[in-house]
Amino acid sequence: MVATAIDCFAVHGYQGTTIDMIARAAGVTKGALYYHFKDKEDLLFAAVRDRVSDFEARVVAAVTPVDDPVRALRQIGDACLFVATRNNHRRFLLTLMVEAIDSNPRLASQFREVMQRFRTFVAGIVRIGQQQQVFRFDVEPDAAAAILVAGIMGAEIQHYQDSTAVNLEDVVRSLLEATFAWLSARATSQQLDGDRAGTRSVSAEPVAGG
Amino acid sequence: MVATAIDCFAVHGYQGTTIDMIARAAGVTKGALYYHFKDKEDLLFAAVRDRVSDFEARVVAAVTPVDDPVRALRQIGDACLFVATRNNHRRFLLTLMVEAIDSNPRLASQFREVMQRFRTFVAGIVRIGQQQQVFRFDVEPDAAAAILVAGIMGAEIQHYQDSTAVNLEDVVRSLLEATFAWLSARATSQQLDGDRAGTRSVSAEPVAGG
Amino acid sequence: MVATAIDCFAVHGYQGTTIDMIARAAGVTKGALYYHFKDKEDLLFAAVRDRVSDFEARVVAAVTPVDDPVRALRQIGDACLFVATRNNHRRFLLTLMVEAIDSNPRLASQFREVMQRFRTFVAGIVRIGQQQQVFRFDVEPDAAAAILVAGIMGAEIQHYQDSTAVNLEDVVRSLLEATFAWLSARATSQQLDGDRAGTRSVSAEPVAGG
Amino acid sequence: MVATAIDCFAVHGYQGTTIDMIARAAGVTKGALYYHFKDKEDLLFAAVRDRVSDFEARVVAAVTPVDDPVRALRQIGDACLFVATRNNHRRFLLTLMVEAIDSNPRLASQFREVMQRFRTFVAGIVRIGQQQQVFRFDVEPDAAAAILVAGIMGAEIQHYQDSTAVNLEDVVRSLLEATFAWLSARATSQQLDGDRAGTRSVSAEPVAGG
DNA sequence: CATGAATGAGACTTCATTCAT
DNA sequence: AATGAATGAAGTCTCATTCAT
Repeated sequence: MVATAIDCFAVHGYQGTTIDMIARAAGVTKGALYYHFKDKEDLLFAAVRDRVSDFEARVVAAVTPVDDPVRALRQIGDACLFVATRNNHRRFLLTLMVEAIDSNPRLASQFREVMQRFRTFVAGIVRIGQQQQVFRFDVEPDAAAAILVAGIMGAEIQHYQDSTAVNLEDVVRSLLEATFAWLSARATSQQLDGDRAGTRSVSAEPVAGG
Repeated sequence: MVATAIDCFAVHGYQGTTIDMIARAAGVTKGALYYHFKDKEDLLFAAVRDRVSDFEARVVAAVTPVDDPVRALRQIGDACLFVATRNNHRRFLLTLMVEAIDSNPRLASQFREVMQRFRTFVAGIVRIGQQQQVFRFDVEPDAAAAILVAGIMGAEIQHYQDSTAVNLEDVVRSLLEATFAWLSARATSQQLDGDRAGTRSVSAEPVAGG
Repeated sequence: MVATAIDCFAVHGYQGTTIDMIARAAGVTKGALYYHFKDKEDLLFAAVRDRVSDFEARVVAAVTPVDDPVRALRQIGDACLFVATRNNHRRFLLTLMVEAIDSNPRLASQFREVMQRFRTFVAGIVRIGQQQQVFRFDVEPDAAAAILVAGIMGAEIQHYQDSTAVNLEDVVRSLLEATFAWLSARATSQQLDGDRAGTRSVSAEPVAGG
Repeated sequence: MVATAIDCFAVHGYQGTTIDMIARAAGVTKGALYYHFKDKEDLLFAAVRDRVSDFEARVVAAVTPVDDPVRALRQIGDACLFVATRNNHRRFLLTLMVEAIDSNPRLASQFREVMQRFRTFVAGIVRIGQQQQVFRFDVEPDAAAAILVAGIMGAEIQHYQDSTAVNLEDVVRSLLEATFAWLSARATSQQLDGDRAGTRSVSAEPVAGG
């Protein structure tokens, strides 16, 4: 029943999904749904809870232990790939996340925390890489995590939108390559450009000069 | 009237916005709306048309001429930043893009084309960089474009969701740095890892070894 | 179980009470209720039967034997007071009585008989008082009973509605005083005013002249 | 539309009346009702407002000026009679009053005030009678008002319940007679019995002895 | 051009009732 | 004797849309 709801919400969004739709797809009556869930929103929260914990468990399971940060980040990418292509459940989260921003404060807050946790988790791996001297020190782990998480998110959405034009696997791989390239660029001979907000990242000027 | 509609759609989505809402916010009656637009969908398409052409015009204007690809990509980032933070109009596009995927084939098709055009445009700049020998050759321009566009998109969504935790400007800058780092890494001494889907991107092994 | 039903019906009325409500309040499941009662109406009738016989038994018990009609009427007042303030059971009857008038013919008929019996019973006591020459003869016992019963009923409702503003005990006492005053007014020197409907009641002109 | 609602509510109560019922009876669609009233409760409040002010206006109009208190009280009785028998509008108030007690605090509060005003108004007339020395002084005006209002209320309900057995006109007349008898009883030679709650009313012992 | 009233399909939700266990 | 799950009819309310003025 929750699984059916997830599928419906993933495709049609919360407002676009009717209770009738879910009931029919699940092969039960509306009354049965209301026996188990207080209302439509209750069902939504149950679905979100279910998918969020599944996603987080899967990501955490993919990288244990973090002895090799590079491999760990690749494994996170694989986990996202798996979740995103296996079924509609990752799309469910993204769709609802966008829809909830202003229409459901409580849900929006939950999603904020999910993203926060994900970013923090990725940043932690980057930090380990720095401690192992695999990654350079003058890039904020948070900044690296931000571009990875943002890239994956944006790639997924484009993939759902146009799966023939956007190969999710390719984009995630490229994203990792770029991030690794950034994190491994030799810190010597680089001049800082005026970065303001907490990033110690170096400018790309050497690129043009390289 | 279209402007008001854009604001409403941006915040509440298409299904979450009622004709009443738009009419009231615009200070007119529902009848007036129906005098100018056939139906709700017609209003939506007018709004989308308006915002898409504004966005594309702004991006194109930002980079003319493309004599310096690095600067051009930075300028695209700035244009996106400007559009994303100036008002709700970019969020409008992203919100509707997600919502339309399965609920409005015609609109979804328009959005696919918009994204396609954007990716192609960015890829074109990368290609120019390669021709100028500013960027290495063994990275597909499409792949570089993909991670830039995906990263910007994902960063925007997270920014709309949690503007205190995600500084859009920082993420876009980091994203550009990473992409430049990737595009400028020396192509020598790199071994390809098993890339399948049209990417000539190099592996990150040198990273681990760096 | 019936007791719980009475409490619920008394406060929320028949339509306002749900089977769930009763079941939860009684600490049983809905299935258990349906094992003992055919349907909601069956439960209602059981509750009404229970309370009606309790009320009537209590009133009859209060006045036996009717050697002193004045005291008997006072005792009826006391019995009503007791029932009305002891628990919600009298309110139950009044609430349902009003609700049933047009929505449940069978129940309405039962209530009509209850009220009829009550009025007849009170009228009987008044008649005894007349036979004992304690009360004057030119007042219909039915008329005296009618005002007593009506007054008690109206006072109760106002008491349930606003227990701080309407002291039921005071109103009932006043009502008895007024009735006694009416029944004991000397029949001499009184002119009948145009009474139509079976009442031999005297005019109040002596009042104005008093 | 409000008029139709009043009729429906009067007969079936609030919960027993459906929006469909009112719409059909009024010859409009449900949508039309919802165009003019926010929800069912809004319609109810409009109906109550309408009937309460009509009732109060009618009562006040009936007694102006209060030069003769006896006649004034009779006129109030006539006004109640008129309202109660002319249409369902008085029954509407009584039915809703009972139903609202615990199910609609705001409405219940309004009804409490209506009854309070009515009692106060009647008490005022009694007080004038005392000042004119038409009524005895040792009866609280409030107590006299209480039995009149209670009696009228109770009589009405019984009348709606069983119009063949309870002649409203007769009961109201009897009620007035009894009240006048009480208010005009000579205050001499009467002994107080232990009355507690603010009533200076005399006992009826002389009755038994009369 | 614009409005206010109205419509009707369809959404969410409740609740008396049934039934296999 | 009792339960938990399920049903389906019916209720309240929303909203895109129409139309006479």
